[in-house]
Amino acid sequence: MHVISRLKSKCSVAPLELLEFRACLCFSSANTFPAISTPTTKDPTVHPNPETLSQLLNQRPLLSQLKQIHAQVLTHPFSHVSLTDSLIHCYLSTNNLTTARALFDRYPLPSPPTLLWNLMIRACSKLHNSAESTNLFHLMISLNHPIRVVPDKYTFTFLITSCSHQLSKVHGQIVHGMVTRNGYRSNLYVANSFVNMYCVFREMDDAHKVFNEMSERDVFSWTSLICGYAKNGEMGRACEIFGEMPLRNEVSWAVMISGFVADGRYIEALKYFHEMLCDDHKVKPNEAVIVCALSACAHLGASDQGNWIHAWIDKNGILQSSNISTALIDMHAKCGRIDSASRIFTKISEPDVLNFTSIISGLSIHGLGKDALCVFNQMLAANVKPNEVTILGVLNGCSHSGLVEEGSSIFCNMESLWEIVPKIEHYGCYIDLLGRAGYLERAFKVVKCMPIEPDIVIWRALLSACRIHRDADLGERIIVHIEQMGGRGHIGGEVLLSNLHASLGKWDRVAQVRKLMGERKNESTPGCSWIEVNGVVHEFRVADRLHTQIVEIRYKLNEILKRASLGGYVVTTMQVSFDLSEEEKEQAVAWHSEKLAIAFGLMSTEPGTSIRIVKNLRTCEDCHSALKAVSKVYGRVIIVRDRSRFHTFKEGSCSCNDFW
DNA sequence: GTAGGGTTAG
Repeated sequence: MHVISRLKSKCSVAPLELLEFRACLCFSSANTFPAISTPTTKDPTVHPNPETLSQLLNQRPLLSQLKQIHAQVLTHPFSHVSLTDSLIHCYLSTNNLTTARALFDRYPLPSPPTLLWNLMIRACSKLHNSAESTNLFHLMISLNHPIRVVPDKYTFTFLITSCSHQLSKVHGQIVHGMVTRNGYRSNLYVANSFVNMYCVFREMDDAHKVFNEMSERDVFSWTSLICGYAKNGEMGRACEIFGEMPLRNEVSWAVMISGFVADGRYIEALKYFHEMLCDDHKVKPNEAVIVCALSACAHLGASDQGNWIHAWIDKNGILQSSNISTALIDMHAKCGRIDSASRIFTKISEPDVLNFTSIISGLSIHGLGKDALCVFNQMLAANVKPNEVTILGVLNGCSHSGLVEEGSSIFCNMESLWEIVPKIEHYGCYIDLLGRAGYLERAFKVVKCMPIEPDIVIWRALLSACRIHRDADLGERIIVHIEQMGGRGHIGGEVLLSNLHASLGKWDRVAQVRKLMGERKNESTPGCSWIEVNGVVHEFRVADRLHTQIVEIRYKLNEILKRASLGGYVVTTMQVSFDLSEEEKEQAVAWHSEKLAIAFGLMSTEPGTSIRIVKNLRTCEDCHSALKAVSKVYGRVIIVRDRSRFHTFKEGSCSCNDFW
């Protein structure tokens, strides 16, 4: 009601606003925007006419210029309703919602036209988790004196989008009812907005229903629906619809490729990227597509393909924007080429927070904590404010390099120095830092005092430290805490618990936990390794039977393990949690995905060349010791990137010094 | 006017 009353009151100009805009314009006949005069040339008696001001406003002025025009409008004696419309338009297009809203609220009687209401509703719809646009809509339809403003198809398009951003199902349903009654339902834009809204709400049946009922569809309708399925984890469905759609544009491809990346299906993401390049319709990959493709290479450690995309970017003259250079740094670092990553970074004249973060995280996973700290300090010196990911990256670096004091100082001061409130991830990192360095009790104390309730990840970091430093007593105390979590100890905790019981030979407890896991229908992430040979990425899963050469690979693996045992490798079965005989347990670890990948690597590469493998989980103790022996017996350098960091196996030892 | 983006502890 407050706004309505303000709308009904006479428009007045606040004197403060007059004071605010002191500058004036020097008018030229040129088409370009007029230069600003100096205060000495200012002549208050000369006023530009409303037509000139209107023309200037139509030239999409920058904010500083806009303020000057606004000042001129305010000093004028003439009525300036049409200029107010233009001013609101310009303020909205320069993202100055507050000023636009102030002008809108003081709009002269009887009311702003529908167009302006629409613009305001659209601007407010971009604010996430804000009900401002629905409030405005409510005001709009409440007005009936002296004039009634009627919403149109544009109003509903923006309003529906706003419901998606607000995640307000209730409002969405009400609007759907209104639209059905007033007939705008058949409008393409309105219907597209509904498809998208139901996708955002994960109501795929409703989204598909609206889609099916549309008499006319365009690339937006199809892409929105595909995006809905992709975000809902239904990539199979997304693929089917993508196959059926009559015309695809770069966004349709981006939705598919990013969907595969989000789903961990990196090989398919790259397959689609190459299909896109071969597509007859000549849709060019845009920044989103390139970033996603590079991310897929980074996840897979697909060095050749990553290099190929990098060369393609250069060849096609694609500007290395901040996002692309960030993705390139990440890709090179994760493919094991930290030098290339650093070279890209040093070429950036003014690196932003994303560029800094990717190089810092890259150095950290390579175990180069001191370098990561050094770049972090450079970043601070350049007045680039770190974000929460930057802090995670640098803490991770400190953790893997044993830089306890440096890491502690960053963790303890992150809130006061950079206004970053530590999240559970930061606590996880800090506890890992302390635990890894052997400060177990100190780490335990942090867990007990932290303001966020510790989750299973935190306990697992502590337990991992107990394993490294062989502290069984603390381990037992931690298990008590995990057990107290009950159902909140999600799947990761249950796997861990089951592994622990298994290592203590408590098979009845293992069975209990496993049964619980089965009942909840939770599945732990399956172990998966990738190896790229001649530009082709081969994927291996635990106890894989999918690879075409699997029989040969298994035969080779048996031979490798036998030779490795001559080189000092002894099977460690501690982490196998099933109630199996020792022989069966040996078989279970023998089929871990990284072992299959190394067997394939030794089969298909020249003697003496190095082998690169990427694994989605952390390497188990058995695989780690097997790879050390293999590197010695076969005289190969084996580089494994696991979930935590890079391991370079050479002549029987590993660059992580068995701390991972 | 309506659809799309990565870097992240263990």
